[in-house]
Amino acid sequence: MENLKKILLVEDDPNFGAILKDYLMLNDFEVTHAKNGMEGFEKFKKDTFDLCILDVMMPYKDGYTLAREIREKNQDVPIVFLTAKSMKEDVLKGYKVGADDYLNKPFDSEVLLMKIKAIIQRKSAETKPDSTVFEFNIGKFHLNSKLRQLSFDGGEPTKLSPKECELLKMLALHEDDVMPRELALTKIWRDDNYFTSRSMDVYIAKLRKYLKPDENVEILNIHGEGFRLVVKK
Amino acid sequence: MENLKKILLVEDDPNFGAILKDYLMLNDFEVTHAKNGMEGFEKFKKDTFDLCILDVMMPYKDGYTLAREIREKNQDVPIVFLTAKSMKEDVLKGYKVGADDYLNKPFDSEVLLMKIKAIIQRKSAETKPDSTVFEFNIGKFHLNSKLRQLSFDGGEPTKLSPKECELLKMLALHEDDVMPRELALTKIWRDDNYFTSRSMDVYIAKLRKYLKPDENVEILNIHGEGFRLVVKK
DNA sequence: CTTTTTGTTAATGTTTGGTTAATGTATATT
DNA sequence: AATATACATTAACCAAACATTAACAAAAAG
Repeated sequence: MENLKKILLVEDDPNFGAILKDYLMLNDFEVTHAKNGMEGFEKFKKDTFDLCILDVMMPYKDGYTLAREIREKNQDVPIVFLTAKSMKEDVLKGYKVGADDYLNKPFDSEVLLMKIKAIIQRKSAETKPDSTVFEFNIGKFHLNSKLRQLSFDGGEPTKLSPKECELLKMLALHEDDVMPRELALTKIWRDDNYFTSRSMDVYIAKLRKYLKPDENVEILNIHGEGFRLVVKK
Repeated sequence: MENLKKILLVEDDPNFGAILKDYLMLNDFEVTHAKNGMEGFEKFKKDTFDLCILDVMMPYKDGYTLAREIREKNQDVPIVFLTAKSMKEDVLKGYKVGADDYLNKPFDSEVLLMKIKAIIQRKSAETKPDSTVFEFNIGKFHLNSKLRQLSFDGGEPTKLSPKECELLKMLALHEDDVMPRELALTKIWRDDNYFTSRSMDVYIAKLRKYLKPDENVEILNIHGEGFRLVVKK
């Protein structure tokens, strides 16, 4: 098992940081854990990472400041902020000493993992356009965007047209997140106007039809924003 | 220890000023103390601050006048006023000049610290649209402002319209503090007149309905000023 | 008690999205 | 050259989502 994706985790709470690190390592990531912003930046400069996870509220150097420094060095690394706690809790964090209250915060590790994977995949698809990712699992479906075919349960694959395929791929890259209308229009249709927009809606309808066989897979609309491909668990 | 947040404190009472300065420094802020409005403005021009704390009552140049001058130079620095009492006209006047918050003398030092941190973070969330905070815990609710959904106890999430979502987010950013009407109107509605104001009231009603399931969460009105999102503990 | 501000509900207006079918366009096929 | 095909766009119509406005009741302030 070589070539694991490297994650820089900057989290000042040692308990939560250690737990998160272990969890990520169990899921086949290589994790470097820094305990504060300063240390985080030092470690960032010494290595190359596929993703940075930064706690927002940290003493001396907060996540945002660190992020800005990282961006100066590198415009591409995906940066994820840990903001699962409400702001107030973040703020109060400085006063609290107890450790147990970090465990019951609503922080779904599965969701985090999924997001991490999606972000890394998306980034790698963006930055190397030719050696692009072209295989996706979407619920019970499997999409091969190179062969432009969508198979269900290993059954007869459906052939997809170029636009259908690109659109589904883009949705898959943003799985469980928003795929902004505008993004698809500018990237796939190369123009964003009333007609291309309507055209895209037609394609969304086609994709929904293809995806019908798995009732856990849905393309949801976020009014005025875009679409979300979600796979219910 | 680098990169501490810098605070400009303008306070004419030397005793109170010195105590406050020490307290803030003990809590990892870099504090510049000016003894009057004139000096305050000079120091402001010579450096970059993350927050300005201005006493309202000062000889020669009062806090409001100073604030206006500061705003001319810089539209973004958070400004907090220190008032002896919470007179309504004082408060209103301050918001018109672009205040971010009010602190009433005498005050609880913990509250002061919490507010300062909240304000700095709020500002940093506002000014960096890409690395924006978009998850909030509000009592038993969780708001994801990117997906525009509000979930309760992990149950079925409620979809929020863009305006509903922005408004709730703004309330959450000001949790336990006043969110001035004017702020929401200018930022979300982009216009402050009778009709937009009524429209906002309609949205407040909608949000209250959504938040009903948790009786500890309330949106309170502060007559003539704005709204407060409070979570009873 | 009068005026202003806010709470609430319903009606109206506007924009966006879902869907189906017709039309357009290029390429391959006979 | 005419026809079939695969694909993409445009049109048309309807439904849903969203926002504003109106109208009246209730609360707060002077």
